[in-house]
Amino acid sequence: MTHLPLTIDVGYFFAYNIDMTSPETAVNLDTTALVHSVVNIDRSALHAEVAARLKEMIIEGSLAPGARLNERILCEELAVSRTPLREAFKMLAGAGLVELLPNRGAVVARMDLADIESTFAVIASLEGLAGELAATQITDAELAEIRALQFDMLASHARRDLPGYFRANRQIHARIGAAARNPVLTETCERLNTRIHAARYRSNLTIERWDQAVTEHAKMLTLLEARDGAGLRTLLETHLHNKRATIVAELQSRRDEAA
Amino acid sequence: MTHLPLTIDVGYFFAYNIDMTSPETAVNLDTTALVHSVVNIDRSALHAEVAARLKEMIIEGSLAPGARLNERILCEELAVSRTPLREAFKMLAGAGLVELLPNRGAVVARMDLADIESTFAVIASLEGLAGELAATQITDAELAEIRALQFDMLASHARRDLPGYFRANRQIHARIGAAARNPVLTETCERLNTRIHAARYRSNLTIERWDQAVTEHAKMLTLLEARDGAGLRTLLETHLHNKRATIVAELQSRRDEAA
DNA sequence: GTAGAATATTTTGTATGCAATTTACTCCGC
DNA sequence: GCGGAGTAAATTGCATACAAAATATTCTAC
Repeated sequence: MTHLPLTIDVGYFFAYNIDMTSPETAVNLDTTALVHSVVNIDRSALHAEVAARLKEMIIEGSLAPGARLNERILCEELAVSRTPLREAFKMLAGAGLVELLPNRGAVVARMDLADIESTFAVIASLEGLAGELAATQITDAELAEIRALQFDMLASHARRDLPGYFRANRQIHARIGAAARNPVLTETCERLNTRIHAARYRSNLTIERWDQAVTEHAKMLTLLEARDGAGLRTLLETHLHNKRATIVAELQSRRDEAA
Repeated sequence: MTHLPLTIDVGYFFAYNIDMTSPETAVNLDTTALVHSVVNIDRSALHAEVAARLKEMIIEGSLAPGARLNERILCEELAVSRTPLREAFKMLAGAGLVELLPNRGAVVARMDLADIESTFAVIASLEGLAGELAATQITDAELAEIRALQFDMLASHARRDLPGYFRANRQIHARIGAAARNPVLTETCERLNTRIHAARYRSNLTIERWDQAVTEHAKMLTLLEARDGAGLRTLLETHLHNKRATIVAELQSRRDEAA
């Protein structure tokens, strides 16, 4: 029987965790009373935990796009009853990760090529905006941190360490987003990026594209240091445009292979 | 692409239920029969209908920001049991209209001044993008329809008919959005605009601002006709920026009044 | 053997019941 | 009168029960 993980990473979508400032919650997270605290935590936020777990499964890929979410099976796997599971479905539907079919349950949301392109167009615009805002507001400390992450990224690139590269890459974009000081912007970007990831479309980098991306990141840093908002916006839009092109090409070649 | 069934037309049932002004109607509305008719009408989507109705109540204002959503009371008002009601809460939480407090139920989401500003910054960017895309893709037929709506708007403006003006205004923006041919963009804009409306921040137009807005709309049409994407983008960003300034000023004056 | 109807099973949707938590209230002390 | 402990009520959260719909299966006719 599978048990839910202890960590409450409800995610950034739901306001649920915003108010989790109460001391009781913190106390319950003490690892000494492991087994007991699972029950205690679960009782007040099972639906949120289930939602977080399902989201994880969707992004990680164990629930593929289009897969039906059978209530009985998932109840058994997650060891919860149908009520919190169904509530979790609704939460994820609101986040766009799950599609609700009347009288036919829930399926993992699917995206076709057009959806991917649409999504990337929006992300590009929003990340461009984030860059523009960040350039005028970023502190020296934040800039220094991004500079450090840039070196991490260069190191991963030199070692051909793709996971490490993606990690640094993601962090750099997150830091730029944070420097934009616009939580709605951050939330919207994350929402859309999550959907892209859930759709399991990742850029399968060629060496050339990888090199190009690293060069683009170097330019980003230069523009940030120069506080050149307009320039950074353009660069980020181009950067995302290129990323989109990479993924679309990958998808089309995959489709051609299948045919 | 995933679509939330949140925009489902609630139909006659709820309206019927809400204004039971006449005694005969009240007699006919015996509870069991009511529940039964609900079941017969649409048993498969009660949670979606409840969500739609709640969304309506939130936007319309009968559920104010910060208001607690008491399950028992809402169950009685909507004549449903707690299960679909609670599922509706979760859907609205995913859409950002409702905040879930662990063990303390749900409240209508609140936005402070900073949230409003953040949201408008994102909307401005997205509407700018929509304009840019629309300018290059709009058909003559779509353009003609927008031209007609522009005249509707001018008529409402001349008559000082504010609701009519807002209606035409909203339609014009929607048409531009549609011409952008990007469903994710449309959905994201709608989501954010809904949140603004739910927060009950509407621009309380001065005559000057109203005149200015109408002028801006005239320019929009010109730029659309000229297929000037970059120009339309800039104009729309300015347009939204002005709208934001109007609302923020309104809010601050309201706050000063209160103090 | 196949198409289609009839039936059985599974699955979803909603209502209800019970436990845990939160909130309201009472009563006591000062 | 006011604040706080203790208790009662209300409210939330989850599990279960039952009804309707969808799906799978069997059976019949050809």
